[in-house]
Amino acid sequence: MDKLQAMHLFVQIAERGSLTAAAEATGRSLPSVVRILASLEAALQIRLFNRTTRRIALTEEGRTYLVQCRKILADIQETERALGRQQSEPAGTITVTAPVRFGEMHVAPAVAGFLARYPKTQVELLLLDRIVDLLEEGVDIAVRISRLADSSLIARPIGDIRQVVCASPALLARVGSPQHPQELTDLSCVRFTGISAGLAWDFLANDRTLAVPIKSVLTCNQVGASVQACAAGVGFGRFFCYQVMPLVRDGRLIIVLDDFEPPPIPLNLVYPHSRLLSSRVRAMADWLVAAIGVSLNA
Amino acid sequence: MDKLQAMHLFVQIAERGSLTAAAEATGRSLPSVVRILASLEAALQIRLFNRTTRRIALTEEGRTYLVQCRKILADIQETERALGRQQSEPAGTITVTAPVRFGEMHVAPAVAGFLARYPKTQVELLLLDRIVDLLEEGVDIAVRISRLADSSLIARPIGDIRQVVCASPALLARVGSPQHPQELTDLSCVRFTGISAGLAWDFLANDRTLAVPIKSVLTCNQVGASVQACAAGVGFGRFFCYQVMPLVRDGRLIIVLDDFEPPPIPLNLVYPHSRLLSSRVRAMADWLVAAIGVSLNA
DNA sequence: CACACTATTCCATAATCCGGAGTAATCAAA
DNA sequence: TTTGATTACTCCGGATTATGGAATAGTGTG
Repeated sequence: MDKLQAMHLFVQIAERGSLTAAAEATGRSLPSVVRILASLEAALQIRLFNRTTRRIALTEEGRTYLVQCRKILADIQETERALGRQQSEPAGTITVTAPVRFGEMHVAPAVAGFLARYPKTQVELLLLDRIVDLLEEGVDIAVRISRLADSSLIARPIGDIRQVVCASPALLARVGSPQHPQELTDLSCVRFTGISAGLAWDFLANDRTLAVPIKSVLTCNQVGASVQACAAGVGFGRFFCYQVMPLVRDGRLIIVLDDFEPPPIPLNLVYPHSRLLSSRVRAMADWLVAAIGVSLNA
Repeated sequence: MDKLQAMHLFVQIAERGSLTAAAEATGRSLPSVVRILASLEAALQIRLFNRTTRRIALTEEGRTYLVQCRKILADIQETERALGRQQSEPAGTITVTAPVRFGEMHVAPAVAGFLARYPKTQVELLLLDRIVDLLEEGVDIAVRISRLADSSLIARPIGDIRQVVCASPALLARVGSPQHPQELTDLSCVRFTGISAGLAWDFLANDRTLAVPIKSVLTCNQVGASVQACAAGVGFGRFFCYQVMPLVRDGRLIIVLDDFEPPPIPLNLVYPHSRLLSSRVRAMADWLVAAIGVSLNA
């Protein structure tokens, strides 16, 4: 028996004074009303109404139960209304994670705009260059730069990140601008371990993948330091394009071998589920898609 | 969907941290748990847990809903517990109705004993010589002296009431003691309209019903006045035996024609239903059966 | 890499619900 | 008193829904 349904029906019967009226009011058949009331009484082991075939009258227990039922039903309705309200306008804390540098450049500004738009929200921005466990650390949305393995998580593509090889103008003047990836084998390189741990860089030549072993003169796990070394002329470096774009615009770094670039790496928004997402997470996801899309193309 | 059941299950899942554990704890199958949780989330349009195939974590909405669920479930439990407590020891008001004279003699003393036994009860004793509508006037138990028509009400026989014809010793000395009902036709009679409205009294002669028309010298609707008139020698009277017993014991009235008495009229306890009777009504009914049984035979 | 564990989906079966039709009782009006 | 209307209740066949074992898929752990 659905007790809540029964309680609601009981209140209706009490208010309208007859089973028939309650049946009409709740849009169910009279036999159904009779059965539900009977089963409620059986469950409570209490007679709620004294009734003849023509009239009903609340018992004393029925009166006290009626009061309680009204209260409980109102509580439930209020609870669900609050949940709905919570849904209608984004509010509460949203935790977002992203790679450090990318987060600084694209996510943080987007989040700032979001906070201005939705004043009832707070954001916790976790900039980490490691994969976080969304569930364990209570993260709502992650920005991931990678081809994702199949997972129960939902990934929403929001852009592509080019991997570019670049070097300082001084270095290029000294060793010349390479025309083919193979030439890198003999040139000094800066290896940033954040992108690929391997000792080779992959390229695309004639639609085929080409892995070129590189001579690393500097290996570094910090992107900032790696880029700086590259700009200082230590060697060629490979980075995500956003990591070097400011220096490229300044002319302090020059992109080479762009005809051989491997397919760009997809940029994804990752969150636990697609259906029944809370409104604040959905709003944030939508906002990030729009804002990052714009700032990537800027 | 049974929402209460779902809420209870949701609390269990949250407390035990896994669907499997909740399934065990509530004694239901895992698929059932999955379905119920899913339908609850669908109904609320809220995701309560973020979950992978191996772990679950409450969402922010889930946490607030959990608090509310605990409260609501506790409220319901408390309500039903209170109802049960109300059941375990009789308490509250019981309304009893009975005929005036019979009530004075037998019901009131029984009720007094009941009140002493169950101190948490109050009794409203309605002594009326008319049929009351149990439902309309909110009466729990009625004592009825009559053969009852079929009805939805429950009747519990608790004794029989003799109908006796009696007269004062003085009158009997004057006109002689009748040996057969037919003799009454020519004798003066007092007619109390409370028992039978008709102009004849019925008797039993040779196992056959015999209706004897009477000559009424006094017709009265009050039993007390009628009995007094009878004792004063106005004429023969017919009453329920309890109405005249005290005077008979005093010798102020003498029963005649007792060999021709009609079958006694059943004395019944009447209440709305037999099943799911509230404990105080049941207790009162049981008490009245015992107490009136004793005082009738005293 | 294999195993164990967890959530989820599938599906045939079982249980339940449903409402129309019929019954019984009561009240009001003729 | 009788008739008719109204109301609560019960029965029953058909339709819907719930159920749990088995299979599936994803995820940590040793």
